[in-house]
Amino acid sequence: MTARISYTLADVATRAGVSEITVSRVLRNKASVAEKTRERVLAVVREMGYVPNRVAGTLASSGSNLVGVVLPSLSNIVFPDVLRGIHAALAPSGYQPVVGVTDYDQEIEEQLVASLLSWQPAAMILSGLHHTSYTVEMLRRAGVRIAELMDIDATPLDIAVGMSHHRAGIDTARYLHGRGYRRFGYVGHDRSRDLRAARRYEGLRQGLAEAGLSLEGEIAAAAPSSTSAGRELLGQLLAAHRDLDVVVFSNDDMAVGGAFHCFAAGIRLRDELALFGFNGLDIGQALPQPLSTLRSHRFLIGRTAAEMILEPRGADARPVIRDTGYDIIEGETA
Amino acid sequence: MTARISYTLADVATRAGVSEITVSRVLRNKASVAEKTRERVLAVVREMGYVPNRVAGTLASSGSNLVGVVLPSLSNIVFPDVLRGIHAALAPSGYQPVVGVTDYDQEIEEQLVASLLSWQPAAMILSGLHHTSYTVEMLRRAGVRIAELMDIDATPLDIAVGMSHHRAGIDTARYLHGRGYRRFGYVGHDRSRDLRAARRYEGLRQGLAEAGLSLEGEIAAAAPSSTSAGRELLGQLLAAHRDLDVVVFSNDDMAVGGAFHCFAAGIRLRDELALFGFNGLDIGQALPQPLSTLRSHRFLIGRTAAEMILEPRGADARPVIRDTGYDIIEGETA
DNA sequence: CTGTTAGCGCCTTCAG
DNA sequence: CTGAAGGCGCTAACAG
Repeated sequence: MTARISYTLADVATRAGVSEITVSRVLRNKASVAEKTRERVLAVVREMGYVPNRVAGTLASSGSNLVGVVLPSLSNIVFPDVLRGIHAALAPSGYQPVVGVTDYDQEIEEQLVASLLSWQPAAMILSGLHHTSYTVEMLRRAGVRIAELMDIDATPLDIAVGMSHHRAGIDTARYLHGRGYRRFGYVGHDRSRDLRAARRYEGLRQGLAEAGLSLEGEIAAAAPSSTSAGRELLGQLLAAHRDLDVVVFSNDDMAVGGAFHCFAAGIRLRDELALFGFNGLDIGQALPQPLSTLRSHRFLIGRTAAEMILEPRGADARPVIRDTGYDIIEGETA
Repeated sequence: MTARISYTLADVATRAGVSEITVSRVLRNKASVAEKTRERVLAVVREMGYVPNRVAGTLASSGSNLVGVVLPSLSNIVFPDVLRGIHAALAPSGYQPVVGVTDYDQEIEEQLVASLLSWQPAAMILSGLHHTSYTVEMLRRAGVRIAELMDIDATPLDIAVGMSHHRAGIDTARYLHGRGYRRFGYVGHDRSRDLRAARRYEGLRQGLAEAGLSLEGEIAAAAPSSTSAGRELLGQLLAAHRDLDVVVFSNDDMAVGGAFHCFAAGIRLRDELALFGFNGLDIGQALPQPLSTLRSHRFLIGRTAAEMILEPRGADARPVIRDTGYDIIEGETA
């Protein structure tokens, strides 16, 4: 490996017998350049393997093609799905995501936002609508488009793309009540960090209350959601509450674990115990009995957000909310 | 939202009554600055909400804190796991991953590498050991550390971190042969794109051949791996080959789908049909009967690679191979 | 301990 | 259609 030898515009210009700015124009398809000149320059560029230095370009033109992306986690497939959507929409326009992961910690988010903003990104994409006040301050100052994903239950700084988790909780209660279930249990994960799971939980309780019902048993791990946690917790919950007829899980990972518990314990899904999840993951739908759940549109959320931030902001500074909704998947477990 | 008002070092310097370079030194904990000066400067920085412009910093110092990361896919949990490992090792040192996704296409990889290199990254992380010649050319020229992940079956440009997929295939054959299985089936996914799956497949066949055996039945989808594909394909395979006693899957996603097929068809795992996967995903281990499989160390691969690229390259330009190995998980399905 | 000088590589502006 | 001059915001190198 040789030492870093990178050519500059000047090198290319010299070899092509033109000025730097002409090379620059050719590479950016700017202004008018004679066809002959353009061809000569391009030939030299290819021959030298010249790669423009975007750092310099960004400094000179004060505009980068980077988009800061701050996600809470990469541990289950949900946020990678969102990131795929973001990438799908950004790639064709030549934008690059710069990713940070907060582990659901707002202090880490604050540092990441500072760090990402220091790269003068063209836009920022975050998760959720709650941030430290300094984070909000920095984002406001940055003067770029900002998308806040997943959640639309509060007012965004600029753009919110996602669904109402509160309503999802209510609709879950209504749906299951409508199917005749009356004795509800709940299996959850760490709600203090996953605020959207908390909101669904509240919605669920509200929906049950409207029907004159309440949770007869509930259990939650302090840990993040996982299939194994769902499996164990359902076992514990059923040990304490034998008469439940349906259990709602904080998400599909947990619910699939619950289904595994039932397989192992010989509990017939739906006939003996109904299960309901959240997210609509492939794994739940591939179960012998497809999981009854609520499908969030994660890829769509990412793609829509990325499309929206690339559009210039209008003069009127009104926040925009884009509801990507959700679908109830009937499945065969509830 | 106000227009982009970003303060510069000069603004801070003026307000603090010092020169730019002093502010710069304070912010970078460089050289010696009087404690009093330092405090005053920091107070002003916080008060103004000043965020340094790293684009300018990078241009001036010709060294960024960005690390280019090129991954083939984000569709299953494998590469997000790798990315988590990368992030875990980079974050404490203040490095930021810039992510690109190739969808297993070397042409796209080439474009991404060019685009990422234009940001003068401190290092590059790619997947696999096969790239277009122009990609290799650009990487060589860049003069930064380069890690190639997942695979160690060929010589890397600089650093390879991963495992031998060929040996994994052989060991799978030996292990299952040792357990007494003789009638092998295989369920795979698109091998033309996923070269590592192809290498495991070849290893499996070689291992079987050494034992005087061969695959009695096999089936592969042209699609990427998924639980649903595994479920369907196993059904098809068994319809054509009723006498198999073990089926090896291209990975755990597929194998879990296979397990689901068995649940639904009333086939007793291991007693009637053994299943074997690859990756050691949580989902497989949470099955009522934990999946027998081979654990790859994805998080470790990412973390190790990120640690290694942060170390300066020695004078001797010898490629380094770090074998993160794999473990056989006995499980209860084979 | 602090400041001055000169760029980093490119793009904007203004002339030809 | 092409070029020259100047500066983006920061930091290395060298004074004091």
